[in-house]
Amino acid sequence: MAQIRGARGSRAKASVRSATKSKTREPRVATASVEGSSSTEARLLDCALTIFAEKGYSATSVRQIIDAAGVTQPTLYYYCDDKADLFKRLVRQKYEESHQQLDSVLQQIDGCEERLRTLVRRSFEYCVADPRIPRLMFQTYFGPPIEGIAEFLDELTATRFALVTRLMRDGMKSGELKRADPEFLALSFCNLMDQPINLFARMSHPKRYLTSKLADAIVELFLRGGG
Amino acid sequence: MAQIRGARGSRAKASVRSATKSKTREPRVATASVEGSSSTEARLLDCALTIFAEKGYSATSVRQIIDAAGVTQPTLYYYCDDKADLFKRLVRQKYEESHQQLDSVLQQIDGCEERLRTLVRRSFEYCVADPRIPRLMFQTYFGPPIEGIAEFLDELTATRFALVTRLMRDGMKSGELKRADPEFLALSFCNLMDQPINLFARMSHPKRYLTSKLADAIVELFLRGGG
DNA sequence: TTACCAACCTAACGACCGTTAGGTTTCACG
DNA sequence: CGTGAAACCTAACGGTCGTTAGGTTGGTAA
Repeated sequence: MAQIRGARGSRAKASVRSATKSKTREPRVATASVEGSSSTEARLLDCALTIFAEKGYSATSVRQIIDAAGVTQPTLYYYCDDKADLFKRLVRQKYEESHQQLDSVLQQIDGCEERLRTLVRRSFEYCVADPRIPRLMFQTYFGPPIEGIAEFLDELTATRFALVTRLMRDGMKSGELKRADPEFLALSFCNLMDQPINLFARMSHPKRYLTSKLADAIVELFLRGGG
Repeated sequence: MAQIRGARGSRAKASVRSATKSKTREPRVATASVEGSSSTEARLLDCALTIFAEKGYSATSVRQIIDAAGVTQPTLYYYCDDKADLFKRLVRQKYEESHQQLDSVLQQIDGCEERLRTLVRRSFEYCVADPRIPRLMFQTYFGPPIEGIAEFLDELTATRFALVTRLMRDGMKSGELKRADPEFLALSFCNLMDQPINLFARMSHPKRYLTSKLADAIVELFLRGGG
């Protein structure tokens, strides 16, 4: 099992497999969309995302994925080590994409309230843009533990929790927030933000639910309370 | 399929099966604990709860349950229609137990803030008393949808959401809460209350996490905000 | 004594699962 | 042209799953 490495660690079928690195296979042409015309690997990842999000990781069989992608099972195993690796690749990519952007945007903003507002609004936008991602992530994170997956998700979500905790600490330092346990505040805020997303993702994603109005209402409730 | 009925709807193996009612099998003696000495049915239910809570509904096989209970597979199918029926029986019983008590206690209390405080405190107490129950319920509710189970849980949790919504409406009527969408407030409050429970249930349930101090902090944050 | 039924059992059934051994095709490169 | 590797394929492997057909037992009622 080696170390926790940032690298993908797939491929290299017939070779030694003891090497932890193993270079990443990149598509020969830079394809944009994920239609039937795109690369096999991209199609596999996208179909996997769709079906994983719909039925959950465990209830999705690799056969369903390869059927949707129009390939056979060994093809899937050519591109990833196993089902878990497929999932991790998928989620890590999507997560880091949004997380890094969110992080850099927040650093350019002053004031706790405005930061929180931006955090919620941006998160909502990401989720509306592709509801499969939050649906898969929340379902898997809050669902029954899956060996090799649960720890991976814990690690991912910890980085976001750390970000929010930092926001809370800063808010307390600047006097915008009352003195309190920053982790309690961060957890509470994440709950207020995440569960509407979760609700949205597991319904038939009505277009007008995750609005910026709702985002602001959440921040308002968090800061000023409902009483 | 038939209608949505309150009754259990198990048993009646070789008989017609079209009858929706079917009387409930009660143990011949009233056994208290769930040791090896109690009735087979109670032992099955308790073992099912333990393993379902630990690994989730789908990842739990009936073989694991009957092994833990010390019986064979046909015995399990003698007491319930199938795996889903076993789960529903389990959850319905535990849920209604706590929900009814909670409901009646809340009706004897005046004042929104005191009611909310009691709601959270009591919920915490239930969860500390047997963490398997919230763990199983949240895991299954927030996890990937399971045919025949998801709708069942939606129905159950809707009753509690209605209760909380009523509290919010009353609070707004009495002026203790600002005018706002009562469902938004109810959802937000449930999030603030449930996720710490969820966190507690999926960790190794540290004795001193779901304290009445945390309960009060949640109500305080909900009413007065963190800003 | 006999008949019956609740309460269990042994032993399988068929379906599906993740994974892989061992090909074949295509094509860039020498 | 020949070689080799990338990108796929057919066809299975062994295992686990939920469920059940068809017993056996032991006590109770007629």
